[in-house]
Amino acid sequence: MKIYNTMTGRKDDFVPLATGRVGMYACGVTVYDYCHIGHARSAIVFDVISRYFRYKGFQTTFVRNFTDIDDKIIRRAGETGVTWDAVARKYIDEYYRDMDALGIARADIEPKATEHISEMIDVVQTLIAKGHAYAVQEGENESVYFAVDTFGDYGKLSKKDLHDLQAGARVCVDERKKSPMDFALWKASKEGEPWWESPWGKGRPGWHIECTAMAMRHIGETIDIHGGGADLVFPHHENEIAQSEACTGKPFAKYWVHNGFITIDKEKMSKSLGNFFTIREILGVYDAEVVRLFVLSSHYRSPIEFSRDQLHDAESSIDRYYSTVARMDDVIALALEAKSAKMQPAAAAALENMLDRFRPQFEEAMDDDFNTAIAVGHIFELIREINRFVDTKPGGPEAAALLRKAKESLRTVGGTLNLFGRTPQQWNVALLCAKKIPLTEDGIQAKLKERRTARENKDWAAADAVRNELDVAGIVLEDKKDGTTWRVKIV
RNA sequence: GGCGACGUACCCAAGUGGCAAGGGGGAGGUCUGCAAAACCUUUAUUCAGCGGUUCGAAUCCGCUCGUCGCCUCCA
Repeated sequence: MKIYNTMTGRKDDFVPLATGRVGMYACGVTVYDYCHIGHARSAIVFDVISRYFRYKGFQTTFVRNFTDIDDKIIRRAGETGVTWDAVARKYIDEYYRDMDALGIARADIEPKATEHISEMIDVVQTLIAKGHAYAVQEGENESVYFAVDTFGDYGKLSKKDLHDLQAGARVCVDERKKSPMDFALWKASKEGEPWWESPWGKGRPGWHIECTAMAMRHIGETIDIHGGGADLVFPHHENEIAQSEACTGKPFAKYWVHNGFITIDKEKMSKSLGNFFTIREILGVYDAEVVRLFVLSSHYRSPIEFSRDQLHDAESSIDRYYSTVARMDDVIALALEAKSAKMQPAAAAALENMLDRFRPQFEEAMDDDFNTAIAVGHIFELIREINRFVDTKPGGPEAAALLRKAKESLRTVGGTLNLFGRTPQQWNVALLCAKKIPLTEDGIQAKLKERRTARENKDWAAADAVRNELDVAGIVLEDKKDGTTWRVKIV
C-alpha cells in the first residue's frame, strides 16, 4: 500500500507503527459558521480512507477534532450577542446535521479543544522546561510563544526556509515575540475574553497546540497518519510538528496526507473570497450520494472544479448504477419461476472473469494512494459487463447465483467507498425529494395502474397520455415483460 | 520575491517509460405498440508548445506559454 506523504514529497510504502493497527488524526473544523463544500470534501476523503483501512483489516482509530475555542468564535459571539460557547455548540450541532445528511460516518473519537486544556498546559510547560518556549507578560497575564529557532527542523513539512519566511513575512511584527515566526502556544486573556486558569494566569490555548495535545492523548506520541486540507500544511501542521517533536523528541506523524481544494472558476473556494457553497445549499438540490461520487471521482490530491455540470454527471452515473441493479434484481426475482433456465456460456464466463478480477483491481487502485477515481472506473466496467450479461436474457438459478455474487462484490466495494448502498427504489424516491417532484411513490403507482388498463385495452392514446403526463413531471416509464417501472428523469 | 502543483477528447477524469481506463454528452444501429433502459459502432494517430534522452515518451530532462495554490485565518 502506498500513500503520498507530504513530508517526503512522494508515495511511500505504508508500514504502520504497530502491525495491524492504524491511528489517524484529521484536522476537523473550527465551529464558527456553517460548513461549505470544501469541508465536505475533506470529510468525505478521510471517511473513505478510514473505511479502506478497515476493509484491509487494520484495527483503525480515527480521530477528528473540533476547534471550539478560537479568535473567530469569539468574534462571532461578539457579533451575534451570544456567548462563545453557545456559538461553538450551535455550529457543532450544525456540523453534525450537515455531515450526517452527507452520509459521513462519525470518527471513532471526536475530541474538543476545550476538553483538553490540562493536556495542552502540560505540553506547554514541557516546552518551556526544555527551552523551546517562553512566556511574555501581557497585561496581568502571560502569553507563551514557541521559539521557532530552537527547532532545527522547522519548515521540513512545507519545505520552507526559515530565513525566506522571515524575509518575506507578511505577518505583522509583534514586539513581544523574539522572532516574527514564533507562534502562540498560550494566549493571555484580555478583558471580556474566555479564559482558563493556567501557570501563566488567565488565558486560552493557541490554535496549533490542541491538535498536539489531542493526538497524543487519543492515539500516542507518534501517530501513523495525520491529515487535513492542503491549506493546513503551513503554518498549522508545521507548527504542530515543531511543538510536538520538540516536546517528545519523537516524530509526530509518520505519514502526512493532505486533500486538494474545491475550486470555483478555478479559484480556491474559501470564506474570505466569498465564493463558497454551503453543504446544505447543495443538498437542497442534489442527493448526498451525488456529492460523494463527485468528490471521489477525482483523486483526493487534485483540485476539483465545482459546478452544476459536474454534479449532474455524477448524478447520471449513479442513476446508471442503480438502473443496472434493478435489471439484476429482475433476473434474480424471476429465477425461481423461470421455465427455461438458460445462460449463454460465453456471456457468463465473461462476467465471471471480470468478477474474479474486480476485487483485486479495486484494491490495486486504492493501494495506490487511495485512487478512488480508478476504483470508481472499475465499478463501471463491471456494471457494463453485467449489463452485457443481462442483455443475453439469462434465467434460472445459476444466472441468479452469478448476479447475486456480482451484487455482493459491488456491495462490499461500494460500502468501502460509501457509495451505492441503497436499493434502486430508495434512490428514485430520494431523487423525487432532491428534485422536488411533487409526486409520491403511491401516486405514481396509481398512474401506472391506470396506464396498464389502457395498455391491456390497446388504448395507446390513453397509455401515452399517462406517459406524457408523468414525463412532464420528470418521471420516465420503462415497459418490461412483467410490468412497468418508473424512474426519475435525469436532465 | 521564495516554495509547490497542474495543463490529456465537446465536458469531467484516470494513466507518470511499451497498443490513451471510466463517466457525461453527440452521431448511427439493435431492441420496443410508442418509448425508456441496455448493448453495439463511432467521437484523442494523440496528451499546452518547442527541444533533448531512449529501440520506444502523455509519462524522464530542459526551456517557453498558461492556470492555480501556499508563504496571513482557511478543509
